[in-house]
Amino acid sequence: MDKSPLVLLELIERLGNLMRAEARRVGSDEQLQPVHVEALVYLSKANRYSNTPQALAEYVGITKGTASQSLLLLDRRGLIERYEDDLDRRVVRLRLSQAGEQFLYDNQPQLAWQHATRNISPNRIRNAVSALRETLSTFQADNEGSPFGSCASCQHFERLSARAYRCGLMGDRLSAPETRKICWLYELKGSAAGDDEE
Amino acid sequence: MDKSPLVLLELIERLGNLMRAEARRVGSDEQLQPVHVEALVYLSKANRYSNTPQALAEYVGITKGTASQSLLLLDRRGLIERYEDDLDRRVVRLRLSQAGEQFLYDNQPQLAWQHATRNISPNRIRNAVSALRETLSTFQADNEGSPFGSCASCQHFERLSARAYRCGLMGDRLSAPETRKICWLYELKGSAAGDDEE
DNA sequence: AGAAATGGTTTCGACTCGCTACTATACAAG
DNA sequence: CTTGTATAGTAGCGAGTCGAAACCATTTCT
Repeated sequence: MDKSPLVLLELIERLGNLMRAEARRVGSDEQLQPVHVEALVYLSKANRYSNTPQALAEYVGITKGTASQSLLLLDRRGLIERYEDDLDRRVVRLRLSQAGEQFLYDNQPQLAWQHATRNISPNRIRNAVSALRETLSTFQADNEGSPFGSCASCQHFERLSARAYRCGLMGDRLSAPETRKICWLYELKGSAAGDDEE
Repeated sequence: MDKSPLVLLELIERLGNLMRAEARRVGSDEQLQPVHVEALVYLSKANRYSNTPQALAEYVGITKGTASQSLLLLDRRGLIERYEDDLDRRVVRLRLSQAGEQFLYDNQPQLAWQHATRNISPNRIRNAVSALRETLSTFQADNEGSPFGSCASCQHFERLSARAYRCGLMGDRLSAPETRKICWLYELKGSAAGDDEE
């Protein structure tokens, strides 16, 4: 019997712990909790559909109530800005403020980690990435977890021309950089559409 | 330029978040926080040198003050037992109680995850494991993080005979199963011993 | 228009977590 | 044997997390 899967999980857990500890360290100057740092990082990577409290909450795995609190704090600290959605006046949209961008730029939470992979060949990294990606998507399929992916492998993604893209679900044109951001509405290509209209 | 390292980190972070969320879910029946579950899991895997509040705190990345609190709670709930060390009466040793063992057995925090790797070939998993292991050890080397490994690759490990082992640092005989547990005193084979005696 | 759903905020209570004492034991030097 | 000094752990404080439930405001369904 092979114990590798267990070892893999242990490693991921351990690395995750250390990343969390790193986030704690990075945030301690500014009196920020790990979750706050994660939230800032998320906002820097979220596309236009996904910059809401709700999406953030799902991504980092907290309830919307807690998310609301954390966002309040980040707002007080001037690291994020909130603005109303034009179409739906219930939804609040979020973006990093100048200070928020600066904070991420100064601290580069991911730099130390990127550095830690320097001895590993690009090829091995790509292999690891694909294995982890598959693990993630299997787990999500099992648990109906919210997907959170980017356009590349999304069912709703449409390529209009050489460099014109479109989200079939929302109907918007998308810029090339935007297609690489994190999206909440992501649906893995190939999964059944199910019930649309009656 | 290759973005794979960043993607790898993102995946690890995401998986780590989900594991944490899973720990939260598992613990919610018993009113346990994720950290509590992690602590129980750690104790189930720690060897005889590593079942102390101190080691636990370092492993999960909290301070000893916080660890003390959490252990108090786990003790009140009857999930762990504390006992004195014979040699050094300052140190408190920890072990899972019957109820604690049962809790882990009932909930199997890792089962869902093990399941999530079912579609990945053992070979790819092993490759991913080795890449992550290397990332971890590079990161630890950079940051002087506490090591936490098992005997297999530890500097102090000695093989007396076919199935008799010994820890050179502590001088104890070790059983075969014990050599696979997590140890706090772990030192990667090959790193300089430095200053021992004068 | 009324009912149900949805996105966010608020409040509450138990707990985390870093920090700063503080206690008790161990160990080293005089 | 006493007097440090280091080490393992605990206790208390204050800000914040977090889930749960109640609550608004707005949208959507009928």
